Amino acid sequence: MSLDALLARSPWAAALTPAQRERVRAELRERAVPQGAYVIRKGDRADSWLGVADGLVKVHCASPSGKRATLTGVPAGGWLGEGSLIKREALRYDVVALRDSRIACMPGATFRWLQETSLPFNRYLLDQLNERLGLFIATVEHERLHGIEGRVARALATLFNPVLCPGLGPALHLTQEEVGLLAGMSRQRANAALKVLEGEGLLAVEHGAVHVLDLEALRRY
DNA sequence: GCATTAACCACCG
DNA sequence: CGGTGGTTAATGC
Repeated sequence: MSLDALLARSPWAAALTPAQRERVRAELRERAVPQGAYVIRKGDRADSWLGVADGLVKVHCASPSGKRATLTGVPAGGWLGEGSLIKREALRYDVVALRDSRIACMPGATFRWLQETSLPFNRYLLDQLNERLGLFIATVEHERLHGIEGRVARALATLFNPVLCPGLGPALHLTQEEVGLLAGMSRQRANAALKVLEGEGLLAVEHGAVHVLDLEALRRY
């Protein structure tokens, strides 16, 4: 989608004054990131807030030994990176494009200007951070208590989260390969897990797409 | 045992 | 035809 369309479906942008929105639009920059490439890398200085205009990205961190832990996935329409911007810290994670993606970059100065001038923007940030916190708590809980199916259920519930990615319908173009990458498992195992979840009526799988039928149940799986 | 990798083939667009 | 999905066999922790 275009940058205008991305802003149009972003609730924080709708809450700005026309003048604020105009400045934000003027200062947004666009980056094309090919599949497999890094959007940003762990250790980079955070200088922009990132919106996914097209594609799908994954946030993960890697240990020195090469082990990886997927933190979350963000589909087109979502925004990320506010945590590091607010803390003025280096990034603590990598962001990788799972498929060819286009990223909208809001300069850090613009982001801070919005923080200082817009109460609704701050409220939005609080909601987004709170939602992420809830998801990560659920992740730790599920990681310990449930099996592979729980990881897939949670990865999908995160993608389809209506607060983090509003305006996303119940269906999303998503291959089983990508589900595996998001949930941190092989395609074959993701495939088997999807079939279990489908059998329980929580979702429906199609060629290259997943339909979520019961988001609440996926969250609590 | 369970998951991953690799390899195949079938199917869909 | 290329991308995606379903399956299996070999391999590794």
